[in-house]
Amino acid sequence: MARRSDSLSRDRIVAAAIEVLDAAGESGLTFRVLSERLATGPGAIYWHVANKGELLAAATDAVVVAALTEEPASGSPQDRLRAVALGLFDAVDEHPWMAAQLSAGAWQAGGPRIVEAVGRQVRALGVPPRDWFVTATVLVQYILGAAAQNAANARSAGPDTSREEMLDAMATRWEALDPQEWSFTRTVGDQMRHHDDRDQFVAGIDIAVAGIAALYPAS
Amino acid sequence: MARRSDSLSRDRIVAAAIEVLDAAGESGLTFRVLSERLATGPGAIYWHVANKGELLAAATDAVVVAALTEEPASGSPQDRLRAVALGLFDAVDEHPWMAAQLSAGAWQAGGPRIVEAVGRQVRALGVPPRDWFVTATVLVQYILGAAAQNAANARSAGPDTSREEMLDAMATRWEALDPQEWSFTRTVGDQMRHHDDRDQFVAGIDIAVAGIAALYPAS
DNA sequence: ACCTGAACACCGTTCAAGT
DNA sequence: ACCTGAACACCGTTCAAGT
Repeated sequence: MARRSDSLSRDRIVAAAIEVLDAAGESGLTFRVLSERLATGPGAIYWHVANKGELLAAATDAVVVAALTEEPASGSPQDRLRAVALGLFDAVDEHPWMAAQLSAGAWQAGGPRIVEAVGRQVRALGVPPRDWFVTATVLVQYILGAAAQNAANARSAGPDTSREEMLDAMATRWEALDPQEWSFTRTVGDQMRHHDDRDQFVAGIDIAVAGIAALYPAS
Repeated sequence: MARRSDSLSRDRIVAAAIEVLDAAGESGLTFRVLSERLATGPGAIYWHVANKGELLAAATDAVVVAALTEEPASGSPQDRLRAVALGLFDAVDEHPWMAAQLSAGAWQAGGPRIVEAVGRQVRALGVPPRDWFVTATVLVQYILGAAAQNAANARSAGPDTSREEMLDAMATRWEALDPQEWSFTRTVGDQMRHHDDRDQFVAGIDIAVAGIAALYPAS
């Protein structure tokens, strides 16, 4: 018996949730809004999904799967690590509501998938097996943490002020700080004003790769 | 005119909020609960604090300030960087509700303070001035991201199951994954089972420090 | 098995009114 | 200037009742 194509299913609910989240953010995802879009009552959703947390986790997982399957299998381990990392970075940038889910850690939501994709490059990089877990986890924590923070920054600008205006305002504030108490922050205001988020993110990957190469020579 | 010591003030509100957050988590912090503890009405709080978001940011900032002032000023830059990082890590571990705030990024809540504390060590490490901002920001993103994910993990165990039980259950699940699709994750299950969170966190700092040393020799 | 939709027990926030 | 507390417009979630 083929199911009516417009009947409810977990997948349809998750897909609709992603659309609502992209359009209105996490606070905009409501069981009432969602059930209206799906032409049902709020209670119907609970037959397929346990609660809002599970729905958010499922939505995150779906986006992570999509981001990781785009990954190309060519190039050096370094290049592929960068590609995996940037794929996740861009996914979080496009779906900022994922940030809160992903900072819930590597063993939730899309966690294991990310560990697998990153870990394969760690292995290819020549890290000795006994340090696979730590190394992969450190990279995953950096990737997810940086992506989450970046998405939050982008969102905090709001639709009214541009990224440039926000950065400029903040840089100006940093530059006006007391030179004694803020001797470092004060001097990097201008670098913040002109930085590129993606370049900054990749710089972190490159530091990690350099560190891994230094800690595990030979190869 | 000295104010009555039991009158409301922003500081008293923030202090009470931290107590409630520590005891009941973010979802336990309610304007009703908070006003009851402060012996007022919910509306009174709004005279001192704009909204719940501002209250959470203020609470986070207060904890960050406390965590950073404990920092000792002795030792090598590497040691001091580790000390700053661990101070923040432990603070987030004790106050897990901070995680969500901190993954909102380095330029919110306690952000600049953290940039300052970390940046000073970056400077002392001999990183050339033109790369101060990127390097410090990468470290801050790792520190906050890793701390947030760790706190979320610790919390996800719940009061019923112990950390060990949770790790063991998850490791067993990883080890049972399909060897083709999960060739990496599968093999690190046992390392996950026996890892130490703090050591794992410090390993990330050490990778970054090694990377910085490799990228900027001389000194 | 799956869906309906009213109802419950909450929330954050506002605001007229008080002192 | 600061506080009160009722009221508003929501939420997530449940559950008897339907098909």
